[in-house]
Amino acid sequence: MSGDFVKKCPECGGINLFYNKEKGEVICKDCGLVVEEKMVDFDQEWREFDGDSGESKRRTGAPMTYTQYDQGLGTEVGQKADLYKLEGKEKNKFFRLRKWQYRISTAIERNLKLALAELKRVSSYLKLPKSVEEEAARIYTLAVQRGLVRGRSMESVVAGSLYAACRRHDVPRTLDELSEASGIEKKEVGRTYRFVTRELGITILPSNPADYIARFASSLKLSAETQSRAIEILERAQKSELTSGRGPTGIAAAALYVSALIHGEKRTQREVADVAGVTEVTIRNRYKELLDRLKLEKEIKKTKKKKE
DNA sequence: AAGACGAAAGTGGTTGA
DNA sequence: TCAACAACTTTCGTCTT
Repeated sequence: MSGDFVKKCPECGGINLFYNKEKGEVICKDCGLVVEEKMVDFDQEWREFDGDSGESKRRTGAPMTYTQYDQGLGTEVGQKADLYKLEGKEKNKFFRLRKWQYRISTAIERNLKLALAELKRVSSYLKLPKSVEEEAARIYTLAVQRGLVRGRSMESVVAGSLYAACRRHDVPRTLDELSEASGIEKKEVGRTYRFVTRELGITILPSNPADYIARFASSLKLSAETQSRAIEILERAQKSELTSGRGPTGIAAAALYVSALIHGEKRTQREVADVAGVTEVTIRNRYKELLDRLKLEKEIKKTKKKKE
């Protein structure tokens, strides 16, 4: 492995980094820069393809957070020295707390076992790469340890973690797909996704519409030329600032729709809308914007004439 | 008859006071 | 915490092919 356990501050290059567990931040003591949560996530990406021993590595892989969990409880229950000072009721209280600690930790173990099984199921249903599954498992583990599952169903947090992992690895799956695979309502998946990423301080880059093109194109059985034309259209659209603030799937769908028209491989708005998980209306809106700004009318007319 | 178009009203989330 | 707001959806009537 790449053995870079010594993290450097990207600002000043110093190695005096301080990890604030509560906040999940990394702070550089030299220049005061908050290097933020990315540092924690980096080692996940190095550990991508370690195939067989996934389970065991997962356990040993996150010492910092496991210790955090122990610390939290440890201070609540008290040190051994305190035990001698206690009597009667107090002693009982102490043992009751100990019992609780035991129960909680086994509860977490059990929860994790179940959840990771569910996560594996959904992940294989969606044919996600191993690296994404690993990341999702880590995210979920963190979520459990921070008690973020309370008040939410285990399944929805699993779905949210998977969605987040997909986004971070540029392997976008739509909320609809996650929803279908996990049996959790789309709203709920989105909600827990946002909640979990915010609480864990995971930064998510807005997903790139181009990442969706390949998948959409193949389920619509469109040619490779159509596909690359769609990507080209997307690039131009981005330069014309047609993409900011809009849903990436809608833009990808519209670009694909136009591209199909140009190449004489027409698909109905309905068909495109279905695979992209948006409505025809959205495609129409994006489509119109594309035509207005990028003057693609000519190209469409060209192929129309060719047919005659 | 199917597809494309667009208006109008509703939903869920973000933002800024 | 609440209201304004933007993006997107649903629904539905009309036009086009």
